[in-house]
Amino acid sequence: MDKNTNTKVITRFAPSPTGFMHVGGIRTALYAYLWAKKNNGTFILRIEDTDKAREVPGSIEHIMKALKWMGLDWDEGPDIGGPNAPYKQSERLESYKKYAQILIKKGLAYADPYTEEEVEVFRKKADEEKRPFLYREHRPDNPPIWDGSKPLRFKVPLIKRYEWNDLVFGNLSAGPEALDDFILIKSDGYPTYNFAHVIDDLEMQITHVMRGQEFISSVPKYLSLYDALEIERPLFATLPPIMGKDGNKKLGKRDGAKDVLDYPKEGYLPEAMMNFLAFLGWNPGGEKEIYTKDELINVFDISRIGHSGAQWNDDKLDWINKEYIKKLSTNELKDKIFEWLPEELKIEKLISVITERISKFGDIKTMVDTGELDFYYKKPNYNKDKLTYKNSTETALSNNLNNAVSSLSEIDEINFNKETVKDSLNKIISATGIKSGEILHPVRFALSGLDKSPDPFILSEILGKNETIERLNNAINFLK
RNA sequence: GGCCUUAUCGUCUAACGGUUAGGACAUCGGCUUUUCAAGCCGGUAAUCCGGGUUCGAUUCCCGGUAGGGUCACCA
Repeated sequence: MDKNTNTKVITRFAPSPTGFMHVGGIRTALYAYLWAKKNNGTFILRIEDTDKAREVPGSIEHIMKALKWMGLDWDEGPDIGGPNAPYKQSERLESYKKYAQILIKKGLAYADPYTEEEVEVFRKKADEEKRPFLYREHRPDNPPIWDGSKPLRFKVPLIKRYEWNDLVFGNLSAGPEALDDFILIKSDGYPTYNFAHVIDDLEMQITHVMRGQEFISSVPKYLSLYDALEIERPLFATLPPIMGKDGNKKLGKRDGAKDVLDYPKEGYLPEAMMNFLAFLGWNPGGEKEIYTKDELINVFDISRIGHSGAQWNDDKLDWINKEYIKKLSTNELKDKIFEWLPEELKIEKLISVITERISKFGDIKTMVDTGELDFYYKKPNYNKDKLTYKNSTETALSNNLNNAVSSLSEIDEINFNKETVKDSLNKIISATGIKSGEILHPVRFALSGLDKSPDPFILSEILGKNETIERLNNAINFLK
């Protein structure tokens, strides 16, 4: 029985605290968040900390930090509580015991009498025979009473083919091979994911379960558990995987899936990341690609989530990030850029030059490291070949620079900017009939000392009248 | 190996039986009267293969092929 869709939408993101938060995980969170917000529903953060052996200290804080960075605020969660607290599975053990007892009473759960080694032997044998391993083929006839020292297993009541509807993939089905007597409660007293999430989703009244494709083959197990417990199940929305950038393997930590919190370190904007991630496996149709958070919430639709894996694409992320940088106000831009600059380069005039050259703020570090911005406070070293435009003669070179000096000297200091410098230099070009490069190149090099730099007009404006003229004279003297 | 699932330019995708198969990123070329960057304009580039259904298939069905997932006291 599917959940009635008239009820309030409640979604959840349920990570396990076993390490950092990678980009694939946060996309799942994003979709669950968008769907909840679109429907004026509730987005819950639940921590699935039932595997004490693999738990990594600090993960919970790290996960919460990553979600907050991207602006995915939860309405209920371990830190803020809520009507169905607690939100950590390790604190919900009583619930699992309660439902375990119900199953035991119904004769649908039993203690596993085998040791782990014995089960391993069964598994190996199945492997050798190239058959899938099914515990239920070894189901004991007279299992001992469950005292908690052994795992508690679910006794699948009905071995059959299951068919169900998925909001993304449509009608799905799986044969009886997918059903098995899986473990409900481990010998350490903690429930498995397979059991715990079903109970929690029930108690937290989750309406839509959104999770990765890797869970699809386990769905029949959950279905048989819902049946055994005679409880209503939520709607399922299965998400296609995100694939690694070069291979076609599912993006995992090993294949370069990065920690979400690496992105702020590289100077990406959270809105850009959200936009990028939203479009990896989903799109609203149409040709608009830049969507704010509110716009995403407005247009997001589960039915438009794609079916096939999408490859991670750094280029596209960079492009989207640049689009968001362009949308920043002057003050925001200044603050952001200054964060990445050393004291001596925190100059407002450099902002426009920097902005058009970066796709993420971390690129500024590269600019600083390679000396691209040093021209601002360091006198350039001259080099005759580089100062010379193509085959122009030394005399012509000196003349052009002298002309530039005298023409630029006539501009009032207050009016000395890229426009007036441009006019001034253009006048020389039209008066003397030289090629524009014959004067623009030497002036640019005299000011920057760089092979690649902004144009001479903006350079002049940044340096100011006095410094501009001084550098031009230095170049002239260098040639003597 | 069993089971599940997917398949449009290099990449992300649009087209819910009829389009010159559209857009974006990347790439290439041009313009922006010097370089680089940015910007603008333009080009190259795709329906995995084979059957069927249909007047007509990217679209529906079947079979291949290829990719992905899964077969834990992990989630």
